[in-house]
Amino acid sequence: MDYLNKIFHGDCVDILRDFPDNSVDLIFTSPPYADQRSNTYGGIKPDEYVAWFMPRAEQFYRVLKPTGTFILNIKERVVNGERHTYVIELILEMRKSGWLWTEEFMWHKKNSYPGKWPNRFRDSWERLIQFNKEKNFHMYQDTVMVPVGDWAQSRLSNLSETDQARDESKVGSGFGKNISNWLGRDMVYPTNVIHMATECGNRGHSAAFPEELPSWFIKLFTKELDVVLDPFVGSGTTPVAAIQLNRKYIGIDVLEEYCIKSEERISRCQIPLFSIAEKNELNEYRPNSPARGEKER
Amino acid sequence: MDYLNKIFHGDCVDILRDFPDNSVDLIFTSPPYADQRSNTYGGIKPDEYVAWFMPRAEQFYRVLKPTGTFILNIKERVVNGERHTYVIELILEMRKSGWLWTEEFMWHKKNSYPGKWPNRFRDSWERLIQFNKEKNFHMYQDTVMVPVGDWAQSRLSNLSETDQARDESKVGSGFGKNISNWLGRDMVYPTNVIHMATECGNRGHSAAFPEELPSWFIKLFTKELDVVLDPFVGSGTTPVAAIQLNRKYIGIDVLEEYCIKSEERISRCQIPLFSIAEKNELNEYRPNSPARGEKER
DNA sequence: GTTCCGCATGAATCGATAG
DNA sequence: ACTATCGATTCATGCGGAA
Repeated sequence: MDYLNKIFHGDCVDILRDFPDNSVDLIFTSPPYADQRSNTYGGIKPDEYVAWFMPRAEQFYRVLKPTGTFILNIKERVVNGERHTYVIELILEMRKSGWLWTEEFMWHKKNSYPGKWPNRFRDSWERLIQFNKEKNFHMYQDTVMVPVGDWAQSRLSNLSETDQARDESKVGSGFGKNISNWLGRDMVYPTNVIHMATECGNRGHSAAFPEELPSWFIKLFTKELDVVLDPFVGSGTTPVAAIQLNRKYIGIDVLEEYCIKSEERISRCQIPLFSIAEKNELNEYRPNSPARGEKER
Repeated sequence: MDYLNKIFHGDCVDILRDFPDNSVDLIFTSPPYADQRSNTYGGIKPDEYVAWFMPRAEQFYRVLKPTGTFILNIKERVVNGERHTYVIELILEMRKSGWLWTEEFMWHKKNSYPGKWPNRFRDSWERLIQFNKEKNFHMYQDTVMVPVGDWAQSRLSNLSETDQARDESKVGSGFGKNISNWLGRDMVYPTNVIHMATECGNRGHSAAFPEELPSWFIKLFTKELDVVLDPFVGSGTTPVAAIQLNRKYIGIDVLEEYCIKSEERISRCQIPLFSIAEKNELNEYRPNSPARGEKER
């Protein structure tokens, strides 16, 4: 398996042909939006977007395990005063080719950039579309539980400012562990709305998402040592999140400059990897079988 | 214009045929979602939903002014483990018949229905799809500005329910007094994400959406004395919101029981209408032009 | 006259059971 | 095999009664 934990330079439709069938547990990616980053990626025209995407989706389908999940982060751009339809056309087209459209998560970008137009407000959300090959995909819901929303309201009516801060951050923070230790409150399952701020410090990539975003889905749909693929890896956020969570990664990008940038970022986070490995050894002493969770069939 | 400020009993596709062209400024509605069971509204099957909706959309198009807006509140149901595609198919079909798909707002329902399933989380958002006939529709952005900061924003949204002057007890002693403090502060434009809780305290009435939801869009897309149409009026939330904001309303529902319920609710809020009229007279003494800023309150 | 707590109530979804 | 019905699951919200 020497294709694991590497960044590949090239078009994912070509690179993936050398990969085996049913070998990836999660595909998480944010492809170049239509015409949005034309200076870097060569700009796919909105009307040609579906035709451009589908051959790649076919490879995604092939390499994904039957129990795996494909999360597509995308948003239609405004063309000529209208929202373009390439995203919803893509959903229909992927269903025709066998994908199941299981769910559509909504990412509420809390700090979207300010701006004013005469006929629309700031765009403050993006789609995270969940596709699957089969209905019985793996889902580890307990890994993303959040504190119950009630505690601030029922407990501290005086600290209104801080309870608002808690409310905003409760779903957004990537590691429920920290919050759970924070007060040891009861935990509840999240919803399909994800509140996260966009990445402020742009890492030299034109469409970076916060690390918490892939982290959330990696925890939800994979277990340790599973394989996470990002076929449009960009600045390497998905591999970094995978490493932090002790998953294996595959990154692909058509721009060599991004491949280099990703590898640099990945090399800088190898140290946390060791500590996670040590924790793994400890985990082997735990009575619970780690592969089981207590949910998904 | 004796068709104004009335509730009509019947199928909107029939009722609207008697209405003149280009006579409505805003259509705000939440149609019966596709339902597999056929008990209440006759249960439109998901596969037949687009075909059922389009003749009605054709009438909507005819009666809407060229500068008007159509806001459609809808959400696809889960069918056989997948999100059904009737909503996105409807968007494509409406564009084919001339509608512009200008924008898609997100309604984040803070109190979504509870439940736990092995393969999905609670559904916590709905679509508010904006359609227009022409690009130069009316939009009064200044009427929905919000104070800077999430804290003030959430507080103010809670307050606006009670500023309809029905229930003074909730906020009367607390933040309500301080609301005037915020009116002089910095205001910013909102985004296309709307955070609101659903109505859950109403016994007997199954108000699908809170009054504040139509209020927000009525303020955004109409001015005083404009005409607001809800062709699936249900319990009458949209007309009530229109009355509170001094707009004219038209309500239609196929179920007589809902028509009666709407008229009862409307008659109960006629008294606040007088007080609004009085406030309007007072407003004329204010230095600000009353037609512009945020006077309805 | 406030504050606080109990409780009913949602545009839900899945899986099993029954016809 | 396919459709219809039912029970179990689960949590933010707002009202009403009590302290």
